Amino acid sequence: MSVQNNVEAETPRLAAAEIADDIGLLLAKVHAVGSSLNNRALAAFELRERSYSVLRLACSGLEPTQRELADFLSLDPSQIVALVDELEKRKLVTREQGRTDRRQKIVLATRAGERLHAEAETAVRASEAAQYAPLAPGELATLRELLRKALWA
Amino acid sequence: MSVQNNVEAETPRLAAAEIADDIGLLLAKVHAVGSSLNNRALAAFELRERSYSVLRLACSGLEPTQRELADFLSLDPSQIVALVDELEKRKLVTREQGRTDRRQKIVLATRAGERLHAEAETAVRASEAAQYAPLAPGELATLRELLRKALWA
DNA sequence: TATTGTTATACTCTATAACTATA
DNA sequence: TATAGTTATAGAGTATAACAATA
Repeated sequence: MSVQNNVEAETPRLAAAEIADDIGLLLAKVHAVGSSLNNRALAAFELRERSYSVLRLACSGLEPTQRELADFLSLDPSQIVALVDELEKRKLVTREQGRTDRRQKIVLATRAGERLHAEAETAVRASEAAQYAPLAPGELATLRELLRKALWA
Repeated sequence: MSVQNNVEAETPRLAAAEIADDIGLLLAKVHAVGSSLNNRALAAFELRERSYSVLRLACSGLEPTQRELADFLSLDPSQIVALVDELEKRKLVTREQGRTDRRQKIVLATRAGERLHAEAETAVRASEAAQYAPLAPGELATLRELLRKALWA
């Protein structure tokens, strides 16, 4: 049994604790609930949050190198290798040699990858809409803005 | 090598992608960076984020049962067993039988647990202050409020 | 019958180190 | 010397299932 699948509806008794103000804990909880919902939504496409993110960037037109993927996704380069390996094996992405630096490998989506991404994106958006239903559209935009600022201010 | 220890200072090229608006990704990144910083700050006390959270609630005066800890921390009850086992072995908490229900076990901090918690809390607060330095105090309060609302609205 | 805590297991994610090929 | 990608491995976190004691 797992607790993550249960989007806590009522305020639990422990929310009274000082710890409930703890930004790290709040973040951990929101992230835990969100990850679980996203992974459930993505299971139908045999993707997980991380492989979905890589596929998403491979579809972006920005032609990311593996190093850029690692930096942007806060993952270790060695983890990117495994994720790209899997997507490549499934013919969803290809590795292309860097234009100027032959050490680099650019990760590009195939047509099949783009198709799968489009479907998965729809599912993820629905899942997120459900999770953030308590927030008004403006509040959700503010949340996004604050998170972005904390990362790249 | 890990990327999580690096609090990204400059906006990376990929932040231009549509994915940078993705609330799930932003949350994952902020949480990843924060977890890493917190775990580093807690290493001196031989605690990690999760054992710290359990200790924190054991110190709260709310006399949480293991079930309540599991629900509140979004962890599986079996994970709480392992965390409490470890803290109990280190004499930082004790298990006490529930007052009305003999199945329940209440997790309480010992004096040593309270002392360690106080020290660890100071370290965690400093670590969080560094991570959220880009946000004004009012913005940090708004962030907390929005996260709380998403969870318990 | 249902719930609390427990044990067990498989899988995913995180953290490091070392190697290779290029720069 | 330093960097991009790769391989390998150990430890922490996640997801499930099943069981005993109690409700």
